[in-house]
Amino acid sequence: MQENYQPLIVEQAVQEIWEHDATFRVEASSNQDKYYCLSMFPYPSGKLHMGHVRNYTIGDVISRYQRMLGKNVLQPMGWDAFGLPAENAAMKHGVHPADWTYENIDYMRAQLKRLGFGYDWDREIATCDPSYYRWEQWFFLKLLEKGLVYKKTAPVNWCPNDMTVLANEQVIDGCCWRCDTPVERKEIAQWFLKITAYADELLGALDSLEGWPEQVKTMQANWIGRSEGIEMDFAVLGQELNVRIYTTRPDTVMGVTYLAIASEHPLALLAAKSNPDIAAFIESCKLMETSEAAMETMEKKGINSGFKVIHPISGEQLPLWIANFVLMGYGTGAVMSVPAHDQRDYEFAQKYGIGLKQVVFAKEGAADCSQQAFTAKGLLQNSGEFDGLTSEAAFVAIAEVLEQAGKGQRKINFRLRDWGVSRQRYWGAPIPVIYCDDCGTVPVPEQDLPVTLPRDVVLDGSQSPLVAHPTFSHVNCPNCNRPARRETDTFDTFMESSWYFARFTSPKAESMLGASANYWLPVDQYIGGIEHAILHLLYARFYTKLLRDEGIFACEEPFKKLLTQGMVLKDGSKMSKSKGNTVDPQALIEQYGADTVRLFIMFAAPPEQSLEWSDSGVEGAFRFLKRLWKLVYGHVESGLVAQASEKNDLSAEQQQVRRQTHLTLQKVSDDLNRRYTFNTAIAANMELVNTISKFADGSMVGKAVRQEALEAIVLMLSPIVPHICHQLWQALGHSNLVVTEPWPAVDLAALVQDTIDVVVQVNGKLRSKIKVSATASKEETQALALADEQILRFIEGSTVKKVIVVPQKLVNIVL
RNA sequence: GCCUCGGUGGCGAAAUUGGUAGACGCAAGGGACUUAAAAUCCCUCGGGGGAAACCCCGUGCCGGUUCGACUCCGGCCCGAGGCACCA
Repeated sequence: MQENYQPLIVEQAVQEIWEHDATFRVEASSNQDKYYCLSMFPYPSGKLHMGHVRNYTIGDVISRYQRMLGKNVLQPMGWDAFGLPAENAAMKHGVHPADWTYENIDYMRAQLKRLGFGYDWDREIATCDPSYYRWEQWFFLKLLEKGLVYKKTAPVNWCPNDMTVLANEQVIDGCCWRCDTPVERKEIAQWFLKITAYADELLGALDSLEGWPEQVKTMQANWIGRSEGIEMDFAVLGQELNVRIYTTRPDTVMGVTYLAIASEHPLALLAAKSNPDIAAFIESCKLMETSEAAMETMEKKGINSGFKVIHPISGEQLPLWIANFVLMGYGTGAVMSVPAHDQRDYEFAQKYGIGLKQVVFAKEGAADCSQQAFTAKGLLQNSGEFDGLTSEAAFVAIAEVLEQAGKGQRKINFRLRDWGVSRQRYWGAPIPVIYCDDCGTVPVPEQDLPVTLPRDVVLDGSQSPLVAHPTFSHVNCPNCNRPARRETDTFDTFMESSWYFARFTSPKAESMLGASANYWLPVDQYIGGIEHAILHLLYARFYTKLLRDEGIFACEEPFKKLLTQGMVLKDGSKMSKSKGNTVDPQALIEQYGADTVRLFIMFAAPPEQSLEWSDSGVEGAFRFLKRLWKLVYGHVESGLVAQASEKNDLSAEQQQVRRQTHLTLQKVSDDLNRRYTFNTAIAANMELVNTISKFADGSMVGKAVRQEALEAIVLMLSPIVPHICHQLWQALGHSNLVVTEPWPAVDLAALVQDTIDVVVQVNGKLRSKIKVSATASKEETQALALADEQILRFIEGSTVKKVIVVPQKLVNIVL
């Protein structure tokens, strides 16, 4: 054994053994419990950042720990390889997106190997590979056949100067990021997946996800947003038209003072024909971002359309306004407005001098509407036949009146919208349909799949490269063989990440999934950033239901347990290139080795919390590994001994050390198994290392006790710092690889104590500590506490009103 | 604007079911070793008072429940993540 810890030499040697032995290659095996541990695969953006290192270290620690528990562990890795940055790099540096992507993959793969993650590299997939996305295209056509896919118009951000569609990220303060031209909203035809058909199931099944954080389930539930309300029609005066609206507050319907419609609503367009002011207003509404955040925070504007609508119950005539905050694509493109009971309506009405009518009043106390809307439920007044009803009773009564009159009906709505999967971009999976003037939309025949991306494209930031390509879109109709046009849009990259977890079970199958999918799935532990809490995780759940219903596998939910890891911060904010506060993992690995980086990142914070980067903290992690190395070195140099076989006749100190060894084992097992608090698991090992450093007993029994402790430490730390532990395990006299060792067992006999420290409080404040026998009764403990010298000083001259005794733990004396 | 989460020493954090606030580590200060430096080792380390024993205060802010609150409840302030075309 070397006297000094030389991480680079150690790590290279160990990684060569893993590579040579194919230590992490796995196959389905019916006689062993499986454990599928998956970390979210990276977008190959160039090189690994600290967020990746954190994510993959957590996954690797869990995988290695489960392996020690005897599981058949699958831990795969791959590449979410389609995306916008590849096209940006192509425009900026003149490299082809494919070349850029594959070069990044090669570099990042080498980094992952250098960090010592135990992946089965035989299962590696890149989503930009036609052998991957052909099954996505195939599955899309199955959904088309089933009617779960359809086409409709939807808004995109349009730069009129570059003649191109912009992602939300490419819109800065309402302008194009490249040319600063104000962005317009443009409606174009796009493909949608009917996720709303599964809204009920996606919501209900959240309850079955016991291994998911409550926070994520709540976010998903709110995102799906089930609501009960009423859909109703307002007739338009003088027109053969109705305006349909949906409301969750039908109890306020008698307080409606106007209706608001989207600027693209047919009635708005009709009004614009005869009124140039309205036409100008509609035109101005196009200068708007599509994001909900932008919409909710922008200034609310409107214009009176001039049309009147008729209230379905009162018959009253109400004005119809056109408003910029109502969107055609969401719901019916029209809303009823109740300024007295909705804050946004209140503010809009104030601004444009529209009146309000209060119809709901508080059951007790004031319900004033003069300063702001009264949004709570209550009792109805000014509501004719509904006066005196509670909001809840009025809901039912008003629904019945509307249903009987044929003017409305109860309806359950979801906030969730169908998933738009069309992108007007190059670097994505082509959507496999063909448009024929005679036959309409025709699916690409199965034998023609995959529709591959052509390589020879021009990326200059103006229009879609696939549209500009000389031959890609020109095909003959598979039906009638006449000239037709191929779809030039590609899929949203969330399509690829929605099923990759399943493809890892059979990455080379000549079908979408192979037979082993049902052995490995569901994923037992999924780990990734909290930023994916809604979209990616919801789409993956949706895809799982689709695959199940298509009979492709028998799996209800993709991820049994979910761990949402926090972000890596530097100086209190997220590490990012734009902020210039990134730390390159590569430099640290070269300086300290992979184990130090892994140790620091697991020690600095619990996995779900954000992690503050600290260079000196890394130094501290390195110091600890050096100390541990030296401790084992010193022990080994003094001559190897076997673990203590004789556990009786230990000195008090020897007993103490053994007790701490097994207490640590007990705590660390719980931390890794149940709590996932790797930071406290490491801290407990540090404490044990500190104890052993001070334990100077050179007797044979003393050395045996030390051997036991050191072996426990090496085994406990081996999932976290596997390279150094491999080496130390050999040094401690073992010929087996540490990676094949089982997790050590706790010796409960070592934990037994004769006396226990009990805390004594007076009025809830700590005043003394007493030692009591481990078998002491409540009464004996109380008597000892009341007789304690320290305590007597505090209770002298007062009456003890009450004594609370928590056996083996605490006594509280109340004066 | 809406949904969700978080706030504890100089810093990262710990306190697991309501029961000793600050384990473990970093930084800082002091000391040992050394010609010197680095490395290593030892000591101190929330604030205030006290010679000391020890006492008082202290977990974003205000209030409540309890024998006892970082932990539970109500209200507020600040920060972070998401908001459907970044991934």
